[in-house]
Amino acid sequence: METTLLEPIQKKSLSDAVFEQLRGRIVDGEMPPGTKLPSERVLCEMLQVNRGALREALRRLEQARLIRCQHGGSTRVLDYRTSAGLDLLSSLLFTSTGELNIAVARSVVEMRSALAPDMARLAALRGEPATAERLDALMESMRACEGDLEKLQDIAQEFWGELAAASDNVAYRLAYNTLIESYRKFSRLLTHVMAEEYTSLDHYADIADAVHRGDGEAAMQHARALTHRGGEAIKGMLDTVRIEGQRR
Amino acid sequence: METTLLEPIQKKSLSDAVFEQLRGRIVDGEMPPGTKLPSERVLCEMLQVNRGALREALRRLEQARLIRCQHGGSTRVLDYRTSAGLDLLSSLLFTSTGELNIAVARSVVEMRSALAPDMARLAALRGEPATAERLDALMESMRACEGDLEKLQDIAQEFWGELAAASDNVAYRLAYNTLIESYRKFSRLLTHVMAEEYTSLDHYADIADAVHRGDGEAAMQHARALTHRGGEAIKGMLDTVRIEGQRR
DNA sequence: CCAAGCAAACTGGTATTACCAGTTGACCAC
DNA sequence: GTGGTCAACTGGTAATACCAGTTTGCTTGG
Repeated sequence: METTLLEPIQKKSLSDAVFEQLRGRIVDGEMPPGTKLPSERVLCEMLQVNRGALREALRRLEQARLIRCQHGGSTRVLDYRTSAGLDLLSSLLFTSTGELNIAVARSVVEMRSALAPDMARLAALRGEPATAERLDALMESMRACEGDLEKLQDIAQEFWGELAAASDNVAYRLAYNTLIESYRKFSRLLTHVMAEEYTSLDHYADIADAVHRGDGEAAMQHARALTHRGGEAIKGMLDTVRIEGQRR
Repeated sequence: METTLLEPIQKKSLSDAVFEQLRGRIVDGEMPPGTKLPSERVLCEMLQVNRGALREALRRLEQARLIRCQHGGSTRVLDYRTSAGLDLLSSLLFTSTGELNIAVARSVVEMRSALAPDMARLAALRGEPATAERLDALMESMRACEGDLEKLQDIAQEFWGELAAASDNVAYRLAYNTLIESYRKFSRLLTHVMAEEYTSLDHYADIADAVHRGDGEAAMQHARALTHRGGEAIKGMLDTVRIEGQRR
């Protein structure tokens, strides 16, 4: 058993802190869409930071389409549900109290289930021989894990990353990056829930084989079967939480 | 026929201009991953802007994960293919010369084809009665278009937006926002190419009907049939471009 | 010789101040 | 009502100084 490695401490700049605080207030609904933010000078006073740091944060909020600034006018909060992009996803995963938002986690898994089959299909159709080789190498690593679930998880993620890269579809690659960022935040919490998926080595092998043969349909079918498992597991968990919630 | 409406002139701030220029250099490959950016003081000099404006742009680039800044150290360019999120997609659609990048457009359409069926499925399973009502209203509007392709396009987008909202899946909603932002940029250029999709009113009606009945599988099947058409059209166009490219 | 240590000379981060440039709304002619 | 003007907001730009890490390379003690 490995010892817990020391983790580098995360140092956040002032603008990071301001950005995160404001983003939190917005997505938590404390500042509903249409709310006018106080003027920059006033915000500086309230947050006890200089205007430069505040403005850097505001620019980032604007880019994330959480707010809209208007020269001379006022800064307003937007409705992130209809304006923000997928990159916001990972910041919705945990509530302000630090608890995992299962509904968001379910969203991530569902989206993965929708994308993965087509990623596998395109990888089979467009992938180069080197792709299949790398998938084989990953398969070998997975077989060598011998039940080490966390290690399996990591390699499985690499496996999907390889498929995303081979799909020759920028949208899939970028979406993969965003999804994985979210996925990593909670996958460790659900390692045992999703275990059935990670240990289905045959399915991974089937996908790799289909990529070898350039058989898009087969790759898609096997990917669908694989992600379906994780999806069902999350679904079951959500139902459990829902029932517990009703009991209160 | 409507007259061309006056469009509000777009005014970009300094930091916008700096952000766009640097982003362009990075995604165009002029500054490959690992490149060290000049120091902030030097960049100010080169771009002829004050440091505050420059830093606002750098913060945005950092949030988009195109660069990484390190206090005391240097600022480096990252590989956007493996680090950026889906929000970058729309900025990849057009080359620096202003031409549409067909491969990126194809990616957008492919991803839509992968997501739409599941969005429709979940909307049917989780949507409320009001959802179906709104879809019906949109159907009526579409029937009233009488061959006005651009109008049909707009309503079709609303139709999908309604499904995304009803799917009760934040990831889908956010991804929809991002995809639509890209889609809008080129859909007008391809109105005639995708015409077959927009004019398939029966398929839209089938989806709306399936949502009424709460029949997820049917909604998925019809959505698949619908987006398949647009996908094939783009695919055909890409092949055309490819052949033309070979002729040179 | 070499490695530990130290001190400039970088780098990005924070702070302050002033002023420029749009927006808003009240008020006032016409 | 229409248009104009002005004062008081708002955000945008600018210049400057200094704080805080990192890198570099020379110095120094072994």
